[in-house]
Amino acid sequence: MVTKVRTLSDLAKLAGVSGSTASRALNDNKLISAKTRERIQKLAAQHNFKINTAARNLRLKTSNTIAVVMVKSSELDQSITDSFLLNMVGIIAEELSRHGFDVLLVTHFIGQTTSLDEYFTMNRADGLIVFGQGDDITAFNQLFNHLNPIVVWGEQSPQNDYVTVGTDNVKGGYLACQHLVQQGCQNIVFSGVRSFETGKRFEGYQKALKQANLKVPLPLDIHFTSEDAYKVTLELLKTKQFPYDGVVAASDNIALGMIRALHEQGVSIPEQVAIVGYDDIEVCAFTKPALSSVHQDIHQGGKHLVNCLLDLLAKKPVESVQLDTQLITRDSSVRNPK
Amino acid sequence: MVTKVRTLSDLAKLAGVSGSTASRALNDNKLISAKTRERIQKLAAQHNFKINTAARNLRLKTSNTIAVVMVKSSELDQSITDSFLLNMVGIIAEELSRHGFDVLLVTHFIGQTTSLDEYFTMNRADGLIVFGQGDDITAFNQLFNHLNPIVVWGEQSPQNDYVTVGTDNVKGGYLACQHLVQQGCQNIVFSGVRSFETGKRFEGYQKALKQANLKVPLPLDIHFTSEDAYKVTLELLKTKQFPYDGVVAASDNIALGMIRALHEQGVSIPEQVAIVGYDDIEVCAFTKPALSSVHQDIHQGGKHLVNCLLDLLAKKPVESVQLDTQLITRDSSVRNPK
DNA sequence: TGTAAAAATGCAATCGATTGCAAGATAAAA
DNA sequence: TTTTATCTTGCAATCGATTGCATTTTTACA
Repeated sequence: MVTKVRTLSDLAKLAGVSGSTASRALNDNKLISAKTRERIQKLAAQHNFKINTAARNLRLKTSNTIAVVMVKSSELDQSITDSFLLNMVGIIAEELSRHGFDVLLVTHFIGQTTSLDEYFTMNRADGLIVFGQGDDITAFNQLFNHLNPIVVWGEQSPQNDYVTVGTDNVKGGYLACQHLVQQGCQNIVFSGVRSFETGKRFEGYQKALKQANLKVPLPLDIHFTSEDAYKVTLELLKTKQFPYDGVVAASDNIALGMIRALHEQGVSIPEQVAIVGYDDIEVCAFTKPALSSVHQDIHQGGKHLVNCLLDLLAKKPVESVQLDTQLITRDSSVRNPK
Repeated sequence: MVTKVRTLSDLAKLAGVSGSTASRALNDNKLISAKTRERIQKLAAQHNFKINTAARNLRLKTSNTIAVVMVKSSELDQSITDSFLLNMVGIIAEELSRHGFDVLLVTHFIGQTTSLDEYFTMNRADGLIVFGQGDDITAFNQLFNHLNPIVVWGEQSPQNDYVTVGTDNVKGGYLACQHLVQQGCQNIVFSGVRSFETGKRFEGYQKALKQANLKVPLPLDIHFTSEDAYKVTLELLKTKQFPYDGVVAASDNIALGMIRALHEQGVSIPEQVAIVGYDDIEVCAFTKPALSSVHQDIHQGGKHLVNCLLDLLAKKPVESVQLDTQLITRDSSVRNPK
């Protein structure tokens, strides 16, 4: 009702003190008498005063901001539309807000001129949470090693200095493939490009095949969209080059695209081809047939990403986290339900 | 290799000019001779100099940031995990980045103490893109009228001063319901809470029923998650209170949850109950049965949201946009495929 | 009451970039 | 060569908050 209190000196004037005192009072500095502190804080609340972030950040060389970065290795990389990642981003954003941080959403192309460390040098972010170790591991590694507070969603590796949070991809790939073997599949293909992370899934898949003395067919190069999976699969089917009776897909979206193509060509699932996806996105339970998938818990993942970053910011020692993973079997892969 | 050039005066010193000149040169100010301008710009590029955003924003009282706000009317409101919205957010974020804006991701609870206009008064954002007109229209309206550059995804209304981008929800609801009538449904229920936006869908649905001289049963109060839809539906089925042979769901997630419950209880779709969803999220084509849905184009929506906001920022006159909407029929609602 | 120690507050510089105004350099005209 | 007009450039204040140091006020003790 009275005058607008925009700046700290407005508030100070109103309280009849200097700017320094007002500043310290709001920051609960013990230099200021408890009485004054309380008085000023109350006044600030009454007048709905909010500190100016830009000024504060400039002075303190901080940002109070966490950048959530989606690294895209190419324009083709559809990570930003991947519902698994987006869901996790949503969870993280909410969690960070709760801790009082601003969340900056960034899409970054590998090879782009602006470098990510600019976020630190220019005090644009106090920390980074990164998605998409991407297809080009070396470029990525180079980007992050030795940098400030960074947590990466993905696969950990001794070559990396940065902290990672992720699931056990080798185990995931192994479980998926082993399950298909148990269902009697003889010719199981891995479907999806092998990035750093999905490469680990491929490893696990290979391990299971070798254990069963089955051959490892050449994997299918499919990008992370239903669309691409659909196209590639349809092409193979039409040219009679789809000899597989089992598929371990690198993501649920890939699995869904393939299922669609297989359906269209009259291939029955899981009888002729059994298929397992990866991520266990919410819709797996609703697809036709319901999609077996390797579960990655986004809530747990999001929480760990945030916690690790907060610990890094607090200079606490932080270890990379590898979450457990588990296979959820549904109709798309189970051939003989008891 | 040489010294790090962090600040403008570093750069100026290096170039042997004053800070003012360096600043003007980088901003391509004609006051500075073309020669000097070019020289300094080159120097800046060589040394990979980046302007300090906080300082610049402070001085210019700007932010170079767009806040993307997800308004939640309650803790129950799961908008942040809704794949339709998240997808659009992803698209918008990328588009805004392309235009050089930072994107701040904000979750805002209605009733929360901090007000959204703080983003403007504190120069934390130059503009807002808002999702979730929410269940409480009045609170929302109050929040935004007469405010600065804001674009809201949703339904436009004469009572609102802000610009909206959205689809024709009345038409969408109408199309969905009309289609079910044509399929021979006699007792069609609307499923989902009626917020401002979904209320319009409900309107369209009612219109179609009246046109067909069918009664309008009480709508089902279901929140926007598969989970809630599943629970509510299951409860109804178990207590024999599910007399409907058609469902117009307020979102695809609701539709999916209901389908799951119906399946579990042995109800055949679309024969016993035909169902239409809303949003046409990507997975509709892959569900069992494939889900008929009212399509909302997220790419188009995202693009319009961004364009409108940019126009507002440029002080151009901006009209609200109502995108066309269309029904995509799939197996969940089509009873007699020719 | 006087003095030393402790507590509370204010002054002024700082973070880094921008800009109105004044001053210096150059070119044009006389 | 001198004067005037036109370009270029620099000085210094500003945006709003924070903080080391100096100063004033209060309290404690003799």
